[in-house]
Formats: sequence, structure tokens, C-alpha cells
Amino acid sequence: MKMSDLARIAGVSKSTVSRALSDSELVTQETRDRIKALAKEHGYRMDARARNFRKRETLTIGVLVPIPSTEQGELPATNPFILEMLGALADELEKRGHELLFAKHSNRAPSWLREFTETRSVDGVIVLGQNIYHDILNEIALDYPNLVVWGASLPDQNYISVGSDNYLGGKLAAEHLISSGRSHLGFLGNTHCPESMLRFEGFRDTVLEKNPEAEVTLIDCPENTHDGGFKTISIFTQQNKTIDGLFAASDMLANRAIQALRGRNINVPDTVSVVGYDNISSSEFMTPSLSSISQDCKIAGKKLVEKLFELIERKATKSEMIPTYLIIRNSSRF
Amino acid sequence: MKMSDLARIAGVSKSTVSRALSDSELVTQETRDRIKALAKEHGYRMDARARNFRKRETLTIGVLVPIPSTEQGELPATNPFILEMLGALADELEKRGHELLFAKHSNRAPSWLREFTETRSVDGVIVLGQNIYHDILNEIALDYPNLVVWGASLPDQNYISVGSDNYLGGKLAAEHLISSGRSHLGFLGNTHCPESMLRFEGFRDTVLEKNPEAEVTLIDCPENTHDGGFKTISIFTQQNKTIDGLFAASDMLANRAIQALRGRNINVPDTVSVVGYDNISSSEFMTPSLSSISQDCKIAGKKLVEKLFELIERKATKSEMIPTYLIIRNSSRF
DNA sequence: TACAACCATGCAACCGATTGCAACAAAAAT
DNA sequence: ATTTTTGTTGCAATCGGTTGCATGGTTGTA
Repeated sequence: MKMSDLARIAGVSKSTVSRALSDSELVTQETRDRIKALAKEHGYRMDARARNFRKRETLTIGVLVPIPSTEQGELPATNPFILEMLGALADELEKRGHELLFAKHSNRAPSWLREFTETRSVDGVIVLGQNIYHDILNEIALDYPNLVVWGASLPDQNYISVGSDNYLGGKLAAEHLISSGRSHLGFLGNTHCPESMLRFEGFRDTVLEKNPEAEVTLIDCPENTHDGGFKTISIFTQQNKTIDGLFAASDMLANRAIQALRGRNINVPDTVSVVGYDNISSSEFMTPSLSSISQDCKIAGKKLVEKLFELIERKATKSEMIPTYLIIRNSSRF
Repeated sequence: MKMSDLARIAGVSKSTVSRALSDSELVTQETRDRIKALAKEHGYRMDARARNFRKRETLTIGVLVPIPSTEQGELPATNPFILEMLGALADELEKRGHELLFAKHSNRAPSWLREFTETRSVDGVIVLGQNIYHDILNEIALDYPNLVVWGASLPDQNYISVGSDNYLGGKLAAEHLISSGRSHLGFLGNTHCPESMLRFEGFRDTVLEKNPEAEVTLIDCPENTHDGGFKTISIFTQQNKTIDGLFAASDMLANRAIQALRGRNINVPDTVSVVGYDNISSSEFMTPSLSSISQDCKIAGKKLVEKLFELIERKATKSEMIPTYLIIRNSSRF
């Protein structure tokens, strides 16, 4: 059943059917209603492929998610924050009548992004986490306008980004730990990731500003996997390095770090206070409940989609940071 | 830059370009190489929309995920298992050159699935979790063949499903708890969800078979949210009902249940042994580490995609259960 | 040399919708 | 009564590839 069939049934041309179904003012309200009724009655559904082709759009937004491949036999870092964000994005896109094409970083090609942008199979792209791809994104943004990125706002960036205020997040964590009387502090995160580094800088700067005698150790965690945080902290404590406060670049890492500390009989929060980042919904239910820097993914999703559509409609936009605040729970209660 | 442009540059017709780019035997190897080189040189990318339209396919599979909407202001149940599965599906689909269209249950319409199937915007659909939609799925399967479902295998179903052996999972949990000397047992899960119910049945049947004097209480948890498990168990214990073993329909629920028990100073595993379901990758790192029924989502993803393509290619297939086994960790160690 | 067989390529129709423009009818203005 | 205006509808081109069939050139065989 195609549009011309429906047109024959209705006794009009397919132009009229097309216009009626898209609520064009050019067609009488009466005719519109009649044709819509016939469409429903005969179960007509427009072929999305044909429509997309002719209108030169897809009503689809690509969302690129940094889940490592499961191929290497290693556990993927299924950061729940990503899934929460994905849900929020799906809600926002649905409001605008767009679909969500899910893609993950793959080992297929270094040019994953080009796949989408150049084959015109999506109308725009949202990248969740600039990760280590800042340079690639910057280059692509030069000739592909419809791109927004969840992540840090960097000085030299050509693309629009939305993210929490990573530096402020670090600052808040620092103020909290320092005012809890902690002075031997550690930061756990991936130093190759700009978001992490900004969090670290805000943390370090504030710690040293509030208490010049405090120490800040940067604990690099190159693998962003489940094991990563656990192993890194295990090794760290094995080396008899001691800390009394830890700020982790994600709640997932914080959680693993706490497990590792517990494994060495180090009490949290008494011996080491821990603060995470993301405020994933399970943080509240961890043992101990996890203090965290909150970045609301409903707001984030809304902003990301809003800005992407501004770009698609060729309106002016700029990068933005969403509210960032500390939530204190038991892992840093004193 | 379109195909006819490239054809002009190469001095051939667009038919030849089309055939060359799709590695058709009808074109000399030499010409093929030459055209491919020119395509790369001039940065030609085929318009996916035009191709999809003409070939009457989309190279896209819709994956329908049961994440509740975030609109009601309530925290969504971001079951990490879903994200792990999504990653696995993306890997498998990528191998077959297909994209993954992500969709979540929405409040938009009760007819979410028809959207996909009837507009021909995907080549097939994978539904993650039949949930409470068994009847709808059964009806849709009658006229839409390319549908596979992750979930329970039910006697009257028209659609192909892949899932763990839910009854066996329940049985394994029961055997384990009974042999640990537990006899006042609870099952925590949503009674409207067929998967949960099969787990419960396997659990109950086995408990009563092994120890006719044991008790099994079905604790219904209608909301599959973060709070759901917590509240349900809190209320349950408040009513002075006592159990010494708990089997939860998901690791997420088990985790929340443990928090609730802990909130009432009930020790896990000493006073109550707990077993979950899914073996999500964080179970290993919970406090205490969580015993769980494992269903490998890499295998699951592979099977789901395999069967979906068999359907698409009109080959015979049937539903299948994947290996299901118990992993014992500290939450039920005695 | 003539004819068949084969191979590589081009022509043109086609997929199913959208849309600029023209055509026509009815209503309004002259 | 004629012209202008207004409002609906249809015609036909178009989007960018794919593919059945025809064509023309080359090689092999009689």
C-alpha cells in the first residue's frame, strides 16, 4: 500500500494525499480529515525511506557512546551514567520527532564519525564524552556543523559542547575534603581525558589554596574499566602511600576504589574520605552511600538536543555548562 | 558530490560506478580498483538515504529498550544489564554492517512497535525484555516476521525469543540457599513480568521439593525502579516478617534489598543470604559481593542477532535458552 | 573469414514520496 | 457581464542510487 494507492482510493492525486497527511494549509480541512481517516482505515503508513530520501533528511540523530568493545574478553566499563543520559536523550529527541541511532566507539575504523556525517544517514551527531578524541572532533567540526559533544569546554574548540563545570566540581570536592580536615589527598582519573584533567586542576588548585601544606597526588587510571579503578587503588595502597581523602573522576571509579580500600581494611569514610563524580542514581545506595558531584542528565540531555537543533536550523549557539554541585553522603561524612 | 559526478570524473556511467563500489563481478578488477581509488581521492560517500530507498532496506535494526520515561520526575531504573546488552548488540550488528536504532518504551503511544515495523524504517526489531507486553508482541508477530525478543520462553508465543533458563535459574538459587541451611525464603520481583514469574516458579518448586517444611514468600515489587526494591524490602521487614534467604529477580533489586536490610541492621549473609539475577559486571564489586544467576550478554547478543538475521533471510529458526548458572559470592557465603 | 560466445559497459526505468508551477473553479470586485 | 482575486487540486520533475536488458567490442572456434 503506497501513497498512490491511497490516492486512487480517495479519488485524488498523490500530491493531495501528501499534502493532506502533512497537514498542509493548501488542502481543505475537510479533505485533510477525509484522507487521514482513509489512511487509518486502510492502515496506510508512509514509507520512511522514500520520505527521507526526497526530503533529504532522516529524522535521526546519531549518538556516539564510548563503550569499549567487548571483543578483547575484558569487561566493558558500563558506566551507568551513560545509560541514564541515553534515556534522557531519547526522551528529548522523541519530543522533536527524531529517532536515536546508537553507535559505540568501535575498532572498525578510526573514522567512526565520518561514517555518519558523510553518508548523510543522520541529521546530526551527539558525542557522549570527548574522551581522547578532542583533536578529531575539532577537525570534523570544521566541515560538519551539526555536532554537539558532552564533555569539557576547552579553550581551542571548534565544536559546541555541553558539560558540567569540571573545574568547579573539582573545587567543590576540594573544599569539602579540606574542611573535613583532610590533607593527604588523592585524585583518581584518566589523565588523557580532558574532563578528568579539569576536575583534577580545580581540585589541586583549591586544595593548595585552602591549605598550602596539603599534598595532592594524581593517581592515573588509564583503563576506564571496572577493574581499572580497583587495580589502580590496590597497587597504590600496596606501595604504602597513604591518603586520607580521595576524589575520583567518576562514581564508578569511586565505587571500585572503595572496594579496593576495604580489601586492605582501610575504612571509608573514617580513614579515607571519598568523593565521586556524576551522581549516578545508584550512588545513593552504595555502601557507604557515595558523596558525589552532581550533573543532572535530564538537564544535560535537554541542553544537548536543544543546541543540536539550533545548529541544524543554522541558528547561533554557544557551549554551555550545566549546574554542578556537591552532594554529601556517608563516604565523606565526618 | 554524487555518483554521477564520480562517474563523469572516471569517464564511465554511473551504473559502472555503482557496480564497482559494490564489488560486482560484472566490472573488471582493474576498473573497480580505479573507481574506488577515485572515490577515496575525491572523498565520495554514497548517500545512504538514496541507497536505502532503492534497495528497500535500511541496514538498521531497531532495539527497543524498557527504560521508563524520566518525565514523571522519578529516577529511572537504569539497569546496567541493559547497557551491557546494548553494547553486545551493537558489536554484533556492526559485524553485519547494520546500525542500531535505539528506542525506549514511551508514553507516546501504545503502538510503539508499529512505528518501526510499518514505516519500514528498520529491517528488524529486537525487544529487550518482554515485560508486560507479551500479548502485544504476540499479536504483532502475526504479521511482522522480523522480530526477536529477549526474555522468557512462553508456551503460547508466536515470536522467537532468546533468554536464560529462568526456571533453572530459580532452581539453582533454591538449591544453593536450601543447601546453605536456609528455610524461610523470600522472592523479590515483579509478578507481572513473565521472566520474574518463571524464576519464582523454579525457585518455589525446588525449595518445596528439597525441603517440604520450608516457607517461600512472594514479595511483589511492582515498580522496577531504584526505589522499588528498597521500599518493598523496608516495608516487608517492618512488618516483622522474617526471612533467612532472599532471591531477587535482578541484581539491581538484590543490591537495593541488601541496602534496606542493612538499614534495619540485618546482616547479609549471616542473617539473610541473598542471591540476585543477571550477574551484572558490578555484582563482583558490591558490598558484600553479590551471588547471582549468570546470563552472559555477549552470548545473548550474538544469539539475538543471529536469529533475527535468520528471520530476515526467511530461514527457519526457533527460540533458544542460553547457559544459565549460579555464581556464588559473599552475599550467600556461609 | 564468418559466426558464436563471452565479457564489460551503458541506457533507461524504477523505488515512493515531495513540491514548484500551472490549471481550473468559485467567489469577489469592477 | 467581465475581469480579478482567491483558493484547491493535479501534472510532472525530482531526489540519488540500483538493476534488467541491450549493445558493442573482444576472443575463440569452425
